[in-house]
Amino acid sequence: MSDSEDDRPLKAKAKSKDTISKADDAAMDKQIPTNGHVNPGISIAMGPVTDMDVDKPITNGHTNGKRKVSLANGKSYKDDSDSDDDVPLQKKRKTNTASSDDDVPLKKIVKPPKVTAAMVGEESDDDVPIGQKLQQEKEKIEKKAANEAKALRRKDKTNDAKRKIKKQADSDDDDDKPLIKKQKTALLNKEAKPIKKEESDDDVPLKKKAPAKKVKKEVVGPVKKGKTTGTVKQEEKSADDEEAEDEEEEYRWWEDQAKGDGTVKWNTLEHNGVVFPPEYEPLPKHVKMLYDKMPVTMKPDAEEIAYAFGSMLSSAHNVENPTFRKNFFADFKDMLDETGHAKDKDGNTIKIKQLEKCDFQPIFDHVDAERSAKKALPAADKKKLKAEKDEKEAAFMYCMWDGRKQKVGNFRVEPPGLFRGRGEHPKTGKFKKRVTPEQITINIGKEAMVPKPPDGHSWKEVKHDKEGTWLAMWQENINGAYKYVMLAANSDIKGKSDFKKFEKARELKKHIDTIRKDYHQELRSDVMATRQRATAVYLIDQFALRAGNEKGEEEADTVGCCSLKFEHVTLRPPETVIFDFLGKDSIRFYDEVKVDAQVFKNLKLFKRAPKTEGDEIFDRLTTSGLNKHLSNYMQGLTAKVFRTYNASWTMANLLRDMKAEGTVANKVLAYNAANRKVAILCNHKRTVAATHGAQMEKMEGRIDGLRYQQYRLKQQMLDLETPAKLKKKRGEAYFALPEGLDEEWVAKHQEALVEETRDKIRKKFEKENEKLAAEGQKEMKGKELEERMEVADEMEAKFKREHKKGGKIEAEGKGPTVEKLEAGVEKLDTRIATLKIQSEDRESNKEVALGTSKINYIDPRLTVVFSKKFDVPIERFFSKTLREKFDWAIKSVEEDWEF
DNA sequence: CAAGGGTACTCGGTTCGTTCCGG
DNA sequence: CCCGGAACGAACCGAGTACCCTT
Repeated sequence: MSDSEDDRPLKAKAKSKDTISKADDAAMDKQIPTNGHVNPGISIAMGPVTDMDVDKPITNGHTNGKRKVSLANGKSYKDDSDSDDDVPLQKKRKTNTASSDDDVPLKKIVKPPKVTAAMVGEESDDDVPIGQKLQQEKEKIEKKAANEAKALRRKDKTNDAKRKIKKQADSDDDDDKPLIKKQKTALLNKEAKPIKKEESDDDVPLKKKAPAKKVKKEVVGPVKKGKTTGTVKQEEKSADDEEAEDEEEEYRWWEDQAKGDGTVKWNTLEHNGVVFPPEYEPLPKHVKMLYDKMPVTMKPDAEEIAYAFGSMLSSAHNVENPTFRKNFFADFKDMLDETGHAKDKDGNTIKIKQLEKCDFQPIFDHVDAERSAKKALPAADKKKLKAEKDEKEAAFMYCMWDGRKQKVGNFRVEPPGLFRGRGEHPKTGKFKKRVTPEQITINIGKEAMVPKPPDGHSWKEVKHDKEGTWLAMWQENINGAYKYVMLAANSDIKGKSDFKKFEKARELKKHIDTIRKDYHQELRSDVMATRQRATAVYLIDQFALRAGNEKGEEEADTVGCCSLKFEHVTLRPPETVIFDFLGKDSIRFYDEVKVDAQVFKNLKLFKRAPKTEGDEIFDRLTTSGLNKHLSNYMQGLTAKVFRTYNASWTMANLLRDMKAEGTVANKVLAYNAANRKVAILCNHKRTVAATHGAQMEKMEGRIDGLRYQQYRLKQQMLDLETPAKLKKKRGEAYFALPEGLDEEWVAKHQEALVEETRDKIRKKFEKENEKLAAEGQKEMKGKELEERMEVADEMEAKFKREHKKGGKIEAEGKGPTVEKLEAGVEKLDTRIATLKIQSEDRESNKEVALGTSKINYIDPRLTVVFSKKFDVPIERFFSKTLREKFDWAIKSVEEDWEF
């Protein structure tokens, strides 16, 4: 086991040793900071993690490392002791082998007992690691058979059976085994039919047949065009039908356990393809880019790139970015070279050599004018335009998936433009080219009519891949990334996979204790690879780090757990770790946390010289290796499942421990606070809005205004009863000017109040006049305004009077009493309190994005349960689209459901 | 495996358009 | 009742994860 550094690939400069000796370990005990630049001072209150803390809750912080979330749960699951038959084995192995691939043979031992008939209906995981081919085959067959049998037993037998036939008729038979074949033939003999035919009546899910009357079908979209609308059929549905919760029409797939665990995603699929962006319209003759102050003309293809740049001049952030400029200009010049150079007004060739000499302002002005014109359009016109667009696109919005109408998510092909990218992306500014039909692959049912490509064009390919959920696909020219047209979030298929995701996370609950126990043990392994792996799992579990795939040179320089580098982790003895790196989307991950002493030691070890900046901390670990290890515990367990699990688990605990008190608004606020904790755990950040500071000040101002009002009411009490008596009763402080306010502030505030009142009166006056004028009546005279202004004048006078009397405030209102004033003070108290909460809420939310965790990480059933238990309408938590997306959750759980 | 390309899917913040709300 | 801006929601499209297959 040689460990020479030179047999490593070039990019890895320094690597850890294969094994860790006692001496190595001991060396790590010496508490020397491995990194000089630690910013001391902030320490975090966080329970130390010990080996005993196996089901320790998530703890995490964010920015500034100031706050920490720490959740108590400490619940343990007894039921997993018998399900973790792989663990002891692992430990055994490790003790007598020093090789780093100690997990490979394991899998064989782990797998077999998994598949039982009982599980078939429940388990939804179908990804079996490689090297399991045979096993996989067998499992597949068994599952399939069981499913088949089950499906047949279902009440909607005919329908299901039919699908099966189609499925098998279409699929290449390579995994068909006797059992299935038997069924298949039987079915085929019974009622095989050409698919097209089925559309008459019997393709409709059985349930629908019951009413029998209105199973009519209709061509979607503008019939007259007749081009691309040929095949997509849909039911005729009246608008109110949509709302009328028609039990019979709905497909409750989440109750349909027999389906959804194969890899075949559909049996029939019909759709109309994609919508292309409008062709580029060359600029009007008088709008030209200037080169060296001279207007130049170029071919539309080149002009389109200039146009893209010119129309974003207002985005200084991009336009002034050197990389952006460089990339843009390179692509621009290339296109000029390709299409013929720019010409001046006399037709002379102008060679464009310097971006600095290009003046895009005329283009920008033109675009800007067009934008404003569009904005200024009368509402009616806008509506009309929108209606036209909607009609054109109607045919593309839906598809027929296994006979059910489903919404398509992104049916529009992405328009050309300048690529932005996130963070310091090396390719920012490059021109993202127009996608042609020739680049687009269509995925569609064999029997369905293939959408017609635009005239004179053809598709790259037409596939009938039932294992894919996409309808169309192309490759983008910047990163070579694949772009897919898939169904919308509220579709059955997306719902199913969402459901599967959360069920998988819930399953992790059963294994988490074992996993935690194991990694705590393996933190001490003398095999470097194992120890690194254990440490990584620890970080992923505790701090919700992402897996951290390797990335290429041509991508933004961001990392996750496995790709953390030397400089991203700073150690501050005794056991504080400071993470500071750019994660996904170049979002900064900054956190100071206390970790298990052994983890601290390990990180120190993994950072040991000769490693230095740029070297990977987990040099013996890849995401696939890590995931492979995890999948030993549970089928389909990967690093990202921990994020889902921890997020939902955190939310579950927060909601469970919540008290059902207060108003609906209070409950919503409390829910949002929990949501926020999860968002912070997942490091979901957003940039602070430019207006945030001003908004906060405004709110503070409003609060101060209310406090001043309170002060005035209290002063009025003194006007009603003997001050000395009152003061004795309430205390001097009760009547003092609120903290933070002083004479100067009061003077200003009063001035502002008066001014405000005047403003309001004036505005109202003017508006009324306008109205009168519009109606052809006589306008009011200036005198009327003056009269109205008296209110403000009086106010001003009152303030003056008070000032003269040394601040004494006379009681106002009809029949003022101390009691009435006091009631007023109390009312203000509540208003102030709510405002304060709002303000705090806003402040703590300024850089946290709640949406992502709500949409992707928090099991929606938790929210549904909360909504039911606390009697808050679900609308307060889920928007319309979210309610559609989480339809399955809303309809499937009762109050007692637990994550 | 390893390394690397290929593919398909989820996750993610920003932008843009609409609605809501206080004055 | 209207207006302006803030809040909200949907659209957009970029960036990850994960796993496959090949050499």
